[in-house]
Amino acid sequence: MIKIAVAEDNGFLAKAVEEKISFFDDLKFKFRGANGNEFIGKLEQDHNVDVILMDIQMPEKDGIATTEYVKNKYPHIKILMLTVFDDDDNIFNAIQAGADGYLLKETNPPELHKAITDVLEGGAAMTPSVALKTLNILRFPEKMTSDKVQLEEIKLSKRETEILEHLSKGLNYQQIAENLIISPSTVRKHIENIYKKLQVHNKMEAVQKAMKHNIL
Amino acid sequence: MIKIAVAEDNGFLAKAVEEKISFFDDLKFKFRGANGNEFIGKLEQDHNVDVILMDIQMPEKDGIATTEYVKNKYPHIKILMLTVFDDDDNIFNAIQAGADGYLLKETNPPELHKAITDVLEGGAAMTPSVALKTLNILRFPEKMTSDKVQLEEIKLSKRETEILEHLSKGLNYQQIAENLIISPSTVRKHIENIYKKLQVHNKMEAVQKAMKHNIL
DNA sequence: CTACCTATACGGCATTTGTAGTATTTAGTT
DNA sequence: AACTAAATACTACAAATGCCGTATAGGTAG
Repeated sequence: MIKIAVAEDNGFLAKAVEEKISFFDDLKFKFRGANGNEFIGKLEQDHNVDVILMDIQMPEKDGIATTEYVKNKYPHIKILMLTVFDDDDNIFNAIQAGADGYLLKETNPPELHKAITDVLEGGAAMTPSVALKTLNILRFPEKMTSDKVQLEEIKLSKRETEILEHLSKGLNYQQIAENLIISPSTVRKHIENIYKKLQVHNKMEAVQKAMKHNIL
Repeated sequence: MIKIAVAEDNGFLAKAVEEKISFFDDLKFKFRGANGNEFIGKLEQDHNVDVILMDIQMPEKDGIATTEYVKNKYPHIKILMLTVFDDDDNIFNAIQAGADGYLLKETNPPELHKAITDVLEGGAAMTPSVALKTLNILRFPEKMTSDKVQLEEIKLSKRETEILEHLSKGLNYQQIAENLIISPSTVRKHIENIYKKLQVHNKMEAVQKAMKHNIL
């Protein structure tokens, strides 16, 4: 029987999580704290817990700080972040604090269950989109410290983004067309549209602006 | 129908992977290369592939180098490392090379299938044990023993570096010439020389390579 | 002194790129 | 059913680019 505690300020979401847990009879919900301090208080009373599902945004003491505290005092307890915030900073901080996994709230019951067993077996659990961000943090550590200023959003379609990525590699229209199995004419038209959206007039400017806006 | 290619030197393991693929009727096995170079050869012939399952240890050209090459030429193709080696260095290098996921060979068919659909949806896929190592690399970057492959030094003259920087901003020959108060012909000749030194054939590749070598 | 590198500069030519206009088909939304 | 966004594809032309050869002048490392 796997014992689970929940740290989550929103009552509705907490209930939803408890329900997900109750779907499985090898999982047992123990208690919930509505903020970091309350949660820690309850945990000190009863620390016979295997896994903690932790929200990030909470009053009093947030999920990151709470994770840090709990991991220090009860290092054997596994902590899964369960949150709606999947930006680089939160992911990075949660990992630094010692989280064993990072799931989005939309995670369905079977996936939640698998994540719980995975961490108990000594692994880590991440939803694919978070895994991707993790890899990107690893790939470009220098990008971490700086920008948060959100520039006016530029919307490129999926195809346009794909073509822009090819452009950034130095491929020409012909090669891009071959890769995507479309005609060079189409590639050119896409690029024309990309230029209009980004308000640029050549490849290099397009790639520069795209990187600045985190499209690439 | 998801088209899949396999890079794997061991015949038995390759067959095993093909069998796993054949379990699902939305997956289609296209071809296999027994080493990096052979694989690339086949891929050049038929690059209508969605996902590549890549072994790391291969003769001729290993999976890391092959991943790097393929990601540069066909950035839209997703690459999943599928290997028995899960040490920090291999994982780190595979990520740097651009891999979209990292699975152990013992991965069962349903998990392999999920990983494939995950990466096609733009996420990343990792088996829990690898995810853990990834988190640890992030947590303790200083512990990374990986002596980064020392790139052969490329020497550009002061003027050439200057021009390359202008190029990277998206300026054309005429504008660069005006900025530096020299003739466009000279700018073109400099760029020609830069291309030869960097062994590239257009602006974008030059800027890419220069950034990789910390010249920019 | 000489060989070599760097910076300067031109002409020529084939290819690629940037822009504009037009048009069809498909997928989603209202 | 009608509308819309996205992806597809073509033609045409001017401009920019990549690549070749050639040439001169200044600096420097043998």
